Amino acid sequence: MRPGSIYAAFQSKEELFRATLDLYAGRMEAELAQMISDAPSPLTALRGYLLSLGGLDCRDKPSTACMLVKSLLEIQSDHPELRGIVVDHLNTVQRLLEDGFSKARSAGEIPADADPARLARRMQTYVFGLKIQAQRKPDPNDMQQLARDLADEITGLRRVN
Amino acid sequence: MRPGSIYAAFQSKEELFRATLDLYAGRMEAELAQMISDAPSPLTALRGYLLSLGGLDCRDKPSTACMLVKSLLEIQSDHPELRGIVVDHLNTVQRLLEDGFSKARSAGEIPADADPARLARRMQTYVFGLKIQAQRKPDPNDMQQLARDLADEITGLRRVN
DNA sequence: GCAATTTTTGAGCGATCACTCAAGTAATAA
DNA sequence: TTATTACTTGAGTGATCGCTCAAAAATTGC
Repeated sequence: MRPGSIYAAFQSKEELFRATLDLYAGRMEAELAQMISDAPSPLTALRGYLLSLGGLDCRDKPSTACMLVKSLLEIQSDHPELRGIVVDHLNTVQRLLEDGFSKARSAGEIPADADPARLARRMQTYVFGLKIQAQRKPDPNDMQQLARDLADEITGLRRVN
Repeated sequence: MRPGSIYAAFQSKEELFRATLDLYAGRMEAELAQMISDAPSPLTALRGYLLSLGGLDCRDKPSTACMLVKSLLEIQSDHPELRGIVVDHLNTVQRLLEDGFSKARSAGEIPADADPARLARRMQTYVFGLKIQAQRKPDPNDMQQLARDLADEITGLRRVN
């Protein structure tokens, strides 16, 4: 495909980027939402999401670090509309995680006084960290152990009955 | 300063980048090393490092996200020598954290069967996550709470006497 | 089949890129 | 001061950038 075709479909390179961003992020959000809604145990679903990130890189396809993270770091502050789109998507993901924790609390999996928003921020921080670590192409075993360690932090919230 | 002067001092843009990377990362490493060696309690020093990241962004200077993280994400795999430099620096930081945990273990602050390398990987993942979160320009209070939550995970390793 | 429409193409536009260099300016040494 | 050395400059290089467009090719409707 040559430039002409692309510019026939998208007004500009930036518009193409926007479309790609929405497509990519939308898929991710849908996948995460389903993962949480499908699971009988929300807490286990959240744990599973972290564990799945542990198997990310392992020498696979080049540079599929979360496009949102890459975009956030790359976009300079002098481009507020693009930045806004990225931040919106990050907020959406955070809200999905928050929903997961809320469900876990409703189900009595975590203490009644737990703060879902706060836990979601922490969990998303783990996700960011894991995605960066994956870019480093570390030993797959170390990566999985790391993901398990972080997942255990989440599971460790489980209320002892 | 115009291009000519810069190219008189550095062979290429890439060489300038290398020099900047080494300078930046070297400072960071020195600072972290001192933080750990100076502290009476290694575990408290590590905790302090995380807490300091919680006060990072807060609307300050533009885009000082860890240059190492940005570089890692930006450098394509078809540039292995530059990638190698970045990864080396990340490994150095990891080793410094590992030293901190080793000292903490020697001092009896954490259990004797704790794995410093493993803890260092986890801690560095927290650091990565926090730096990404800072780029998002979140509410300063949320950011500090998050850093405290993560720091508490580290402090939580403290052996109960 | 043919005509109307849509899509792809390759040449090429101006702007910016990394970079160079002869000439100019400043700093230092004598 | 003057001579030597060091640094800075601005014009300009070719290559690549984002992007356009008329013409060719492929697809569609009839």
